[in-house]
Amino acid sequence: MVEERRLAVLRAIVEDYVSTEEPVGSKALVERHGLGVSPATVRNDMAQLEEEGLIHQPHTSAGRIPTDKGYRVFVDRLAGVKPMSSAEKRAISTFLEGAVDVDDTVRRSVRLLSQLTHHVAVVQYPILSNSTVRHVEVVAMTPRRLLVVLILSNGRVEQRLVEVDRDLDDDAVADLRTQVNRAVVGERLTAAADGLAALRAASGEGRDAGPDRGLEPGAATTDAAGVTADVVGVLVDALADHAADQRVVVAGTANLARFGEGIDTVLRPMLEALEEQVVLLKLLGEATTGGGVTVRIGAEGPLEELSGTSVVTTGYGVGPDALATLGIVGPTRMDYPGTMAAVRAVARYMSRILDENG
Amino acid sequence: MVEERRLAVLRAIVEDYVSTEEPVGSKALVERHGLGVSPATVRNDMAQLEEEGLIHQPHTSAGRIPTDKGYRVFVDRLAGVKPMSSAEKRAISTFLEGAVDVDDTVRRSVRLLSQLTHHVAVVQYPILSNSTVRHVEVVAMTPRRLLVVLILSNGRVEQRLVEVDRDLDDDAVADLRTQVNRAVVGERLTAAADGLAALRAASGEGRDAGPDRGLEPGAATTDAAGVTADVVGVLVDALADHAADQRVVVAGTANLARFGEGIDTVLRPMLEALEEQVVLLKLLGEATTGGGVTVRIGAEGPLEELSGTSVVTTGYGVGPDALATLGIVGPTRMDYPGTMAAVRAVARYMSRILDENG
DNA sequence: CTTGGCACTCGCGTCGCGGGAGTGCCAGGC
DNA sequence: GCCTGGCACTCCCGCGACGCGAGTGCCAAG
Repeated sequence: MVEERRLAVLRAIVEDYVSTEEPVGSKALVERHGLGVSPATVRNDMAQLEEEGLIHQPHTSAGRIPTDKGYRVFVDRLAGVKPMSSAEKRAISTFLEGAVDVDDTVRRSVRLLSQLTHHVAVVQYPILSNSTVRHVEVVAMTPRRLLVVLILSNGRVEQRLVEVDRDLDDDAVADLRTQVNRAVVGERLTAAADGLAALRAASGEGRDAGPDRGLEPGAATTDAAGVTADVVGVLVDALADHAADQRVVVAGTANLARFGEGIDTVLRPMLEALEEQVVLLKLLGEATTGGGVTVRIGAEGPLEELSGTSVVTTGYGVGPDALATLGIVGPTRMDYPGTMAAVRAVARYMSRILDENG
Repeated sequence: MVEERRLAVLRAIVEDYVSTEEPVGSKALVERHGLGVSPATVRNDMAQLEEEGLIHQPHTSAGRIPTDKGYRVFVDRLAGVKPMSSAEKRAISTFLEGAVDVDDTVRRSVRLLSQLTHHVAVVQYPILSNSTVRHVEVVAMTPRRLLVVLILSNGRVEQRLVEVDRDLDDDAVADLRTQVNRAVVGERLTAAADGLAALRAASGEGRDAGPDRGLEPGAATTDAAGVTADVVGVLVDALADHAADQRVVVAGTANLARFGEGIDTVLRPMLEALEEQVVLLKLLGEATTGGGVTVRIGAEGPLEELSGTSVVTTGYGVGPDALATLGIVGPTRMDYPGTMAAVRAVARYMSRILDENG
């Protein structure tokens, strides 16, 4: 009973603080929200909430502000996910439908997400481990420089440049192309890597692709088999890279200006962090399986150095094992229900689009 | 004689203001720089410079600050391009050498440039109109969905997805591949586009690739020729896109925090502007031919709304007509000689790398 | 357990007041 | 004619005082 009201008070504090950005006092609370009690009562509840560590006052005789723990309780127990309006849904849908390829889909999503939430949006490229190899194209740029292009069933293309230590004529290149394609076309990425390993073992006997390749004068390094081994090695790398694609795209950094905090305390380190792929990947963390939205508040997240920030993420992708992560970074003082809804919605639509086009 | 000293005073003011970020007074000037005259004399010169509109004082009894016009004179008449140390040169060289492909080169360059200058770096993708078509690969993703991959001599790869209104078997795809390759391989981009147009005219008679293609039920739309026309149309688009590649990459936005100005007056609009490709392209402006570095100060630039910013750009690329632009955006109060040197150096090394690998 | 009352605390904006940096001008010297 | 030292003046900026107002905690009564 009384416990119930205390939570209602917490919810009211969070909601008010999020919208006004100012510490909220007992009087304002009872006026704005229809709790049928007096300010004095609310003050008692507040004292209690403060003892529990859910709210805190910046200084005596100021209003209250939710603590990280307070936000945690709010998110876990008090906040539903605000459903999106059908107009919003339509807007998301049509905007994402317009994408012409995977790159475009990612770009549009990240942009959309930042605009919907007014936070910094982060989208990891979809991990597509269950896609298959369509085709491998080998093109001689110069007699000793090969461009290897890997075409996957999901429409993605990986390219690598390979230096070889022997001049190759057109026939040799064509032969190589045939061999490699025979080994990998139609296979999933992991299986393709295995097929390549076999091919390499068969052809590149005794020839390891060490860092000093091309420098040894021995006869074994100048045969076609050595070249095959080189190309295969590069392909294996490309496959591995692709299977765990770690590219991340960011948008909406301008929203950082809304943080309120000082330039040097938050904005600058934040901007710096957002330019580091590694940091971004940490930020996104593990992809959550199954529709759930992960919320990490303040120090819970991987950005301890940047207190005052929350991260809202969710997984997306086709199928259970083809999962990547997207989400937003914002101040702990954010509209959690709305933000979570937007993140989930974009993830869903994106999954759908990828499913249709993949 | 006296004119000479006045310019020396201007130079001193610019240099001091750039390093201290504070209005510079007559006394500090004579102390820091070895002009052999008294503060009073310098004051007279300052009054003169102010009449000419080259410097100005924020308020009575404050030191002087260069105006945009003052910076202009400084850049045009007083500033040499500070040569880079050989250590710096080596660092640039080795850093860029490590790039594995064009994408990587661009990414590294933009990052490097922002770190060297401590400003926001902007690099346009190299325009490669004189590169040739190596190969076109056509792969059926599903019977009605073709992935067209365009491989160019410079190592870039463009991909497009084409929906066709007829199921294609492997033979049909192979045939299409052969045709298209015969038409374009070895050609420069513009010539390739012509070759494709001819092919399209020959095969796709009476069939225009309007927005409603695929909806018309007529017989002409279901033959292989129609498909050819579709594929060719997409290829022409891709070629055109590629010839005038308008992708732009940005790095170092964290340096905006060093602007000093307020968050809402400068930082936020700046961040917003930097997320718009269109704005970025305007920012880079026309590529300057022949080694010169362009400096646009304050309102001279295309960003009138953002006063207080200067843009330093230069062209780069292989040959005279294969030119793209890179540069930096920073406060008008910047180290022009050093910045110009860095921009020029990165452009040169980048051109070299592209030349070697292209 | 709730409520009204009341004294208390403390942040914040305003105001006024030097201190100091820098200027413009002038008269004298080279 | 140009440079220089001196001098009065202007104006920004930092600092402390002050009062207001919002908000609290506590208490006694309902």
